[in-house]
Amino acid sequence: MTGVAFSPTYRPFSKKMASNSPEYNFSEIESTWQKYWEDRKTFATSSKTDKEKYYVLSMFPYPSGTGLHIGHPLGYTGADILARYQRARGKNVLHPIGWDAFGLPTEQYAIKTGRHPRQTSIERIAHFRNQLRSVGFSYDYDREVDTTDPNYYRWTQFIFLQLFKRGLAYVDKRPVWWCEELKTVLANEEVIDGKSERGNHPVVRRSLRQWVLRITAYAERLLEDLKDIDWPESTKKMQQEWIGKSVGATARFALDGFDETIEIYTTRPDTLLGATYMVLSPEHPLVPKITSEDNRDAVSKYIESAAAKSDLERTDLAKEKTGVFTGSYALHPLTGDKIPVWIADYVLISYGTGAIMAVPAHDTRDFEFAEQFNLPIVQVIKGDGTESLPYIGDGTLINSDEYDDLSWQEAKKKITAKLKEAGTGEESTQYKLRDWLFSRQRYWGEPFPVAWVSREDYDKAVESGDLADWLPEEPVAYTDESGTLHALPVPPKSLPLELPNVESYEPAGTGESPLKKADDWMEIWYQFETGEFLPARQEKPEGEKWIRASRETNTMPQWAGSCWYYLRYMDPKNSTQLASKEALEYWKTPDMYIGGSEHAVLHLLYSRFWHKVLFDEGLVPTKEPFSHLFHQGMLLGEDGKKISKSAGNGIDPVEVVNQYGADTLRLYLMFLGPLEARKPWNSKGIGGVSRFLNKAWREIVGRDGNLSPKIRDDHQESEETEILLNQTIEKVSQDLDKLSFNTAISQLMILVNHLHASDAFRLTTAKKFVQLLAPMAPHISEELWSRLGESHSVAWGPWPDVDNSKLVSDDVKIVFQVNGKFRGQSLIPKSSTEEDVLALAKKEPRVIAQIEGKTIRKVVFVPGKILNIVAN
RNA sequence: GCCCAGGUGGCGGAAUUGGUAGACGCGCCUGACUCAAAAUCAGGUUUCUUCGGAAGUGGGGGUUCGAUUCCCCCCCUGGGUACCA
Repeated sequence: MTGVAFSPTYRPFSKKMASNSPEYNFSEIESTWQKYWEDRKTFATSSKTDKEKYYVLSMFPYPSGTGLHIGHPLGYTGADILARYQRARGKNVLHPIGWDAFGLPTEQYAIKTGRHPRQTSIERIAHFRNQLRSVGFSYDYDREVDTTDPNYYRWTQFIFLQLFKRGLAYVDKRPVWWCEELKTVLANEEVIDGKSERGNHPVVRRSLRQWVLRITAYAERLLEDLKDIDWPESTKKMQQEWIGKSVGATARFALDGFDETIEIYTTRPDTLLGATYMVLSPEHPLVPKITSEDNRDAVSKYIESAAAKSDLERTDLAKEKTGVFTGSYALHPLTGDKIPVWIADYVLISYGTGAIMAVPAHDTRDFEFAEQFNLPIVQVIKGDGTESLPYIGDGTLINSDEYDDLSWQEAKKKITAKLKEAGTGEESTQYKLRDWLFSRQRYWGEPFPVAWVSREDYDKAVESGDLADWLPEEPVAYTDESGTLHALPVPPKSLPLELPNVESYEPAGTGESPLKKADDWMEIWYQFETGEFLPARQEKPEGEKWIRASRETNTMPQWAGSCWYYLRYMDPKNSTQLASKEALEYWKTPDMYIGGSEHAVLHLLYSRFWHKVLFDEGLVPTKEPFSHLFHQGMLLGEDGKKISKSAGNGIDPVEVVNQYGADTLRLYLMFLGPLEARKPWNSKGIGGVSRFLNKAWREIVGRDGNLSPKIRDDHQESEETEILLNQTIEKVSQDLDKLSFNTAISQLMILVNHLHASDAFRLTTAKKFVQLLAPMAPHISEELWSRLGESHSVAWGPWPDVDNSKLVSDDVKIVFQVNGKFRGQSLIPKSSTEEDVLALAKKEPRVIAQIEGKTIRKVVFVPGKILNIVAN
């Protein structure tokens, strides 16, 4: 303990802090201490220290127009408690906050009002910051990041260039939602039941030029490295399934009467002899070629109807299988049998090879299809004999010639080997993971740091050597009606490439972003060495390195800025690197990352991908960005339903702060239940924690505003108080370590209830209690701490130690049982033997009543816990 | 359908290397203070009960001296995912 100086009366805090009011006036106390933290930069962090680091990260918010949602302070309080706890334990804590401010709602607001979204963002951020401050989070506000700040997105663009040069970024036509009425591309969340969210207009799929990131190149590592990180199992599982690795075989079936072969992928090569027909997806390139004259009409009609359906509809119609015969036959690679080739939309072009061998006896979908169209079904795997078809389980082979009686695993190997020998197949691995569609036809996002140029100009730039470190092996090119263009990276030193001002934030009406209309930014004379540019309508500047270029109309998605923000916090003002080597080496990665499980797949997978690219580039020292992850659960409305505008069951955290105080809000959010659980808000329950804080206040502050007369230094602390205090220190410490805040608070309540019932207790006991309370209810704790005679912030600890000698009493409670049922208890010395306890038990009237007239068969004795007499 | 998490009083929840089920809080009940109310304080609160006890952690079975905890089957709720070959 540091507080040696002791005075039984209240002594003004040396830094002229709160009044000596006898009342717990939370609003005065909270604003006083928030100002104190701010003025003194209590929570500012530096990496220039020998102290052990602790980096706790909360998922940064999107500063929406509606302000703080009750879900924010839930997770943020958890993280803040951890930060304050570790700080008190002497760690050098980094606890930052920032703003994920690019995004659709701000853009839509800009369209509506004509205001620049940056302006809107800055205002909303200020509003959010004030609201967060009022809850008393111990952020280092000097480290704020804002994804829409050019000094930030400069480095987002820089990372994109890393991906670009490694061949991980390319351009392709990809389908998007298009609304003819609104003349705009819509995001998935703007499309509801096939209609636009705004105006309820019909939408269609339309292919547009898009940037795509080759995340699939990292599929295996993203899967493999999940083993090394401490995340909720369910989240790991979700990522695992999203990546969706499967190991099987590809096989090529010759086509009867054609030179081409159909390549298929199967996870069950052991069932190869059960393949009785084949199915191509309607989009498969071989379809037009192999469709016979007789079937052409039916096939083209089918393709048309399949194309008209969205993915959603296709899966909605899952119950009934549809398909048509192409009129062609394939030859079975092992038997040479002729088997019919069909097309059906239950086979997806985007997975595997877009074609399958159908084994109706052992695949549910193939079975349904075969039944529908009367195709042969041949069982080749035999289970225990009771199975019915389709049979998906394991077993031994039948109807498979030389492979009969083999186990399926054995057959898998042998048949794959046979295919390989014949040159008609081989072992193969597939992933469900697709490349990441990384562009939006929007204004409010990071511009792509590229210039689209002609082949000649591209070659010129290559030859100059100016961009030698930044070019992909294969140029990124795109061809349309107007010709072929090549993507030239802008020189990194010229970043940021800032968004131009535009007159209107309305989309261009062509499916392209509003940037399309910023002519002087879009169509330019471009200096490829320096990155300078001038409007193309001006005269071409002098110099070899000036070329004609167009900018990219697409911008990056909101994910881009949130993929790496945890790195920027380490060194947020660095103007020459995304973060200094020293900062990256010192802070490494967050020790704890807290956020909602809605990000279990996308954000966390994208971040891992970028981090690995940066690791490969030698820019970060670790393979994984988030070694420890925790999801706070969803807070439900008072009615037990999801909080929503339409249900009108929202809770305004600011209102709660005004009514009860920030400490009460924090404490109550944590006391509701386990942080990870989903649980309903209860406006009556908040009175309980409010009462607790008032009770704690009254135990320390007397009615006259001085220290409570119960706090006496000449008091001999009772053994009971000593034990309970030490148990509380131990319990609270352990609970904070495992983020079990609800039980930590209940333990503090038990201690306060005990102090309340005691006649007197020592000053050190009061101080230790305040220290334990401080991470959860920091404002009242600072106030009490100062009133207890301390002259520096309680935030700096030290955290109280457990005195193990005072953790347990010499007497322990032992429970008597008869046949496993409770029949009384007694306080006995720890050293008592089984004989002593049994003798004692036999004197217990309730025990006597139960064993009377029975024979004792056995006695089970667990020292310090129970004595169980088995009798009948 | 499949995968994951969960199911304990009127409510939120506590207790799992198997050892008194219901900590702590809400709500409710009784009492004190008050003209009264609020606040505060003292006490009670799983159900049934013949007041001895008995039953009880979604349901059924099992292992055990003893099961909320371990095993098997089933039901329900929430989340994820969806024709991935």
